[in-house]
Amino acid sequence: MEKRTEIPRKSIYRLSIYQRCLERLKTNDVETVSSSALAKAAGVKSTQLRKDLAHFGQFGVRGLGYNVGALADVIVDVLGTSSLQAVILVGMGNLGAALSRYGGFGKEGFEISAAFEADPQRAKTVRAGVPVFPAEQMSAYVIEKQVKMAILAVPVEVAQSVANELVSSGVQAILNFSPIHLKVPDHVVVNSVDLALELEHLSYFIK
Amino acid sequence: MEKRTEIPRKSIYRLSIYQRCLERLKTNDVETVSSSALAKAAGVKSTQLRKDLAHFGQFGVRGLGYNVGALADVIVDVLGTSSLQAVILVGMGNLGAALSRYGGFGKEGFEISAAFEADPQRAKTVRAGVPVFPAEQMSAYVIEKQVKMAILAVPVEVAQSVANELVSSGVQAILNFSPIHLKVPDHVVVNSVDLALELEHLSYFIK
DNA sequence: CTGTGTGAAGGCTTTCACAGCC
DNA sequence: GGCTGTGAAAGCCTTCACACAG
Repeated sequence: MEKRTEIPRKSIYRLSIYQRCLERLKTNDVETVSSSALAKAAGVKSTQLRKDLAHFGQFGVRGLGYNVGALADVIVDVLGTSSLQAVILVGMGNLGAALSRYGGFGKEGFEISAAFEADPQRAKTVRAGVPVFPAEQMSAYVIEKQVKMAILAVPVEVAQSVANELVSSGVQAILNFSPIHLKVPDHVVVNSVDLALELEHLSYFIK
Repeated sequence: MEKRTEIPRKSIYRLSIYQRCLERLKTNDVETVSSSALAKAAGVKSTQLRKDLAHFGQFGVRGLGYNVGALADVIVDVLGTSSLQAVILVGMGNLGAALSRYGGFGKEGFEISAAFEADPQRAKTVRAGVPVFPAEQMSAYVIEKQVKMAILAVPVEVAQSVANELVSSGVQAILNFSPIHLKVPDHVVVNSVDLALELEHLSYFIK
């Protein structure tokens, strides 16, 4: 599957959203959907949805709409989410522990294969089916299992150094929950989720 | 404080990031910072930082840079985060429980004053200093305390209906953790954090 | 007549280049 | 010399308008 056709990052984001909506339609046994209906469910304009899809082909039937199953398959293929991706979780504090139990990942085709924790008290247990190992073993595990994705839920003070360790072990994508801008090489992608920041952002809009 | 000067949403986001970085500089007793240094810490270009600040005035000294404390004060004022905002948390499942314990909010000036939960088993307790009430009392609480912000961490099936209830009780901003596009009136702002979506997005970039 | 696909237009952000001030 | 502030240019993304297909 070729993904070098430079689809804009924002479109990629929306593709995931469309996929989510299509999945819901599928379980409701809906076979066909128009761009406007799907767009409304996803919270975007119909023209935008069509433009997004246009980046990698034509799938609709004029006058009718899109076949739900077929479109979902194409999007899955483009996103590369067809194969189950192994992900490790680093940091088993509040957030980390909650994420290990969070069912939403598995539903979307991700499996947290292992977790790592620096505090020896919290390591060496199994939480919600996820084995927790001491932090020292992280690098070896990543190399051995060729892990490509990591969820980083460690305290902000150590976030950068842990990220460095992950990157040098071969991790290519990091979902970062620390309130800091991680510096990584160009070939590594970081996605930051800063919970406090989101709240702060909202408060601006309150009258 | 006037916030009608239409600062773009993206700038607002970055302002929060700058503020975070300034706070760190302050604790390190740094008094002055250049736009390029601050920009690097925040992960943006220096020109962008200056453009962002230009939306609401001039604060730098040419040839020198910005006074850390003064700039932080101005940003806090613009963002409206100077006063402690009361926030309620709805849903005490995995994620909700973790959020109630998450210290990052308090540090940034938000206080979760109460949590609400539909399952009577989980309600009627106190978790990490946050009182948990049954879901039926939510609306009354919001109205009485004039709560303006809510964190929504309920199952996706009920997210929209709970959001409706919050909105009709007077909530103006919602931080939504359900993987769904919430439909709300124009005067309400929603910020969605979709954890599985972020992971999915990352997987696209893995070679 | 309904609904897709798409060139062109429009709008928004970012970046550049440089003037102005310390 | 160093660094801010900003008009102008460039780039990117969204929206419009409409041709085209079933």
